[in-house]
Amino acid sequence: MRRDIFQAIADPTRRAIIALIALQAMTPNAIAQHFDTTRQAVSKHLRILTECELITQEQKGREIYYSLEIDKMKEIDKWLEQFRKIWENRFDNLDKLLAKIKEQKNEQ
Amino acid sequence: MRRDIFQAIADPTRRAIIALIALQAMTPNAIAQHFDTTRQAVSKHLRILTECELITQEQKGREIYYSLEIDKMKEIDKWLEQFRKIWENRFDNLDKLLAKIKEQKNEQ
DNA sequence: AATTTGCGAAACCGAAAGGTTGCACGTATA
DNA sequence: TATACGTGCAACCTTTCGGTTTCGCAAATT
Repeated sequence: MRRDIFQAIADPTRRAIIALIALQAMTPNAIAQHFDTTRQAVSKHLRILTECELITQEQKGREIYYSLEIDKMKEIDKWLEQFRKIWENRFDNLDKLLAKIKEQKNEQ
Repeated sequence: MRRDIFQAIADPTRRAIIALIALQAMTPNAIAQHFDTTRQAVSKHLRILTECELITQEQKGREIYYSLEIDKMKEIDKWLEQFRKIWENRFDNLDKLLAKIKEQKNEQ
C-alpha cells in the first residue's frame, strides 16, 4: 500500500509515537505502555510509519528498537514552505505599510 | 464532528485545495474545475476545512468565496518545531565536531 | 413569472482506518 | 529441553472516509 507522510501524521497516536521515539529508540512494548491500546495496535502504527520511511528499526536479540528518521520530517517542512512565504510576505507588506504611514506623518 | 488540522491535510485533494485558494479566494465551482471530481465532493472537502477553521467563506450574491486562513497553517509549523530543534541540533553538533577537527589540525 | 445557476444537505455505497483477539515463530531463560 | 518473552501477522468487526446521485433553496437571468 502506498503510504503518505501526511496520512501518517494524521493519527494522534502516531504523532505521539513519533514524538516519543524522537528522543530515543524504543521497543513496541515500551511504546505501548504509553498508550491505552494493545501492543498489536501500536505494532500496526509502527508498520504504517515504517512504510512511509518515517521510522527505522534495529533488531537486538528478540527486541526491536524503533527510531525516528528525522530527515523525513523535513518533507512536511518543505510543503509548509509555500505557505510560510505567504505569511512572511504578509509581514513584509505590513512593514511597508507602517513605513509609509510613518513617512506621511513626517511630511505633516 | 471534532476536526483536526492534521487530519484535514491528510487528503491530497484537500492539500491541493489549500494551495489553490492560498493565492486567491475561489468559489466551489471554480475549485472543482481543477479536479476530477464533482462539485459536491469539493463542497464536502470545504466543509471539513471550514470545520477546523483552515478556511473562511464570504458570500457574494449566490457565489461563496473561500479563502485560506493562513494563520491556522502555523499550527503545523508549531508542531514541527520540536523536531526542527532536533535536526538543527544535529547540525550544531556537526559544527562543533568540525570545529574540533579543525582545532586538532591546527595543533599538529 | 419562468428558467437557469450556484450552492449545501441528505442518502447511499464501497473502501479504508483503527481497534481487538488469536496465533506462529524466533530468542532468551529456567 | 521446556517455558516464558517479544514480536509480527492474519482474521474479524465497527466506524469513518471519500465519492456519487438526488434534492431543495436562494440568487441571477430571461
